[in-house]
Amino acid sequence: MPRTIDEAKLFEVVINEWMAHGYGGCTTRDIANIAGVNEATLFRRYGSKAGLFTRAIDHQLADTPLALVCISGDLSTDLLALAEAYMDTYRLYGDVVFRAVQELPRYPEVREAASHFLGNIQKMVQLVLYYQQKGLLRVEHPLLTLTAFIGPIATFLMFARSGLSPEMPPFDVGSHISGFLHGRAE
Amino acid sequence: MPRTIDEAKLFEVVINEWMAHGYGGCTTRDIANIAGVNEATLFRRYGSKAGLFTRAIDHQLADTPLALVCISGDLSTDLLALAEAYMDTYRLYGDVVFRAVQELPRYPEVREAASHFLGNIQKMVQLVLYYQQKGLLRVEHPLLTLTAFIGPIATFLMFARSGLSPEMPPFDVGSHISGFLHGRAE
DNA sequence: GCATAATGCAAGCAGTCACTTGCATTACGG
DNA sequence: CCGTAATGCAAGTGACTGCTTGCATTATGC
Repeated sequence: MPRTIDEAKLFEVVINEWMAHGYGGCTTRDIANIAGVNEATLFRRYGSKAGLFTRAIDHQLADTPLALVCISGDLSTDLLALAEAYMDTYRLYGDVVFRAVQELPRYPEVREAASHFLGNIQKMVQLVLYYQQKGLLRVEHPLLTLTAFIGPIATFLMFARSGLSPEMPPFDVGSHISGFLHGRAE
Repeated sequence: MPRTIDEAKLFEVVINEWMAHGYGGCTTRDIANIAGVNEATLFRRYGSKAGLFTRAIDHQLADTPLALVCISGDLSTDLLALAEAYMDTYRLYGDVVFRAVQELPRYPEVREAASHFLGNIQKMVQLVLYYQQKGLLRVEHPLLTLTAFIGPIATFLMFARSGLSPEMPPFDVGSHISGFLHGRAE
């Protein structure tokens, strides 16, 4: 019975259970058991399930690889970094972005933490705007450009994970970027 | 007390509640109340919640707009039809495809019906293969091409619905298709 | 018109959920 | 070494869940 619980492990378990079962589908009992913490302790420390999630999301996803994206000046370099950051985040936590976007309207209790985490999207929008102004990207609503770039990655990874299609190739980032920039017509 | 219940309305309610709260999050009580059917009737007719969902998904999503996609011979025409079919399905039911893909591994009980519905994806794969063989699309794993085309649409619509970004423009299908075919580089 | 079968209704059952409480136990700070 | 505060433990609460049951009611097929 340690004086302080292993919060790092706890938060990791929270995110994992969230990804595996969704907010409504995962239980504080399971989280407590897996993390090796007593369930009562969770409520004494964080007040509620929502409170626990707020802290976990904030602490665990604040410095996700997506947060490291910056503008180098070279479009291809930055697109590559952005794509790999998204894939790294996916490898670490699964489709956190989609889960958050999907469950945000339904659970206003975690809205604050999730929207803080999703503030990373603003950085990506800045990236798009920069290269639009530089004349290297088609000028349109930056979220159209951003979803055009992230959407295929997220969709493919989710599809691959669902197990619907038996054998799917690994996601080819280079091919995706060239398709994004120059199209898929032959 | 009608002799037979309004099954069309019932199935519609099932899909709506599914989209709104997820499989684990929606209750048979709510479904029964909203559909104006007694809850006991649901279990007498369909045996279980999973049985109800199986029938509802099968009946309601079998002839979704996505099922109507066919190969005309003209790439632009077919891409336009595919995109609008996806958007129509989204307008009707929300992100059924993503929900299904996401919840399939978690609820094996509804796997059968959902995978039947998702069989529509096979038709889209055929479409991609056809135009690859015709030399009009880059040759790669068809699911890479398909997610590259559907991913941005789905992602943008989900993003718009989440309410994260205050004002988002309507999705421009034509712009998306030209971006998909010829890229977004200027 | 009458038997039949599907439905409505109300109550309830067992399990699970988030959350609480009282008390013993532990580890750290002074 | 001792007080304090965080933790573990066990039990429990009320609400909700999927699902069942017994009985009255209704509409349809013959």
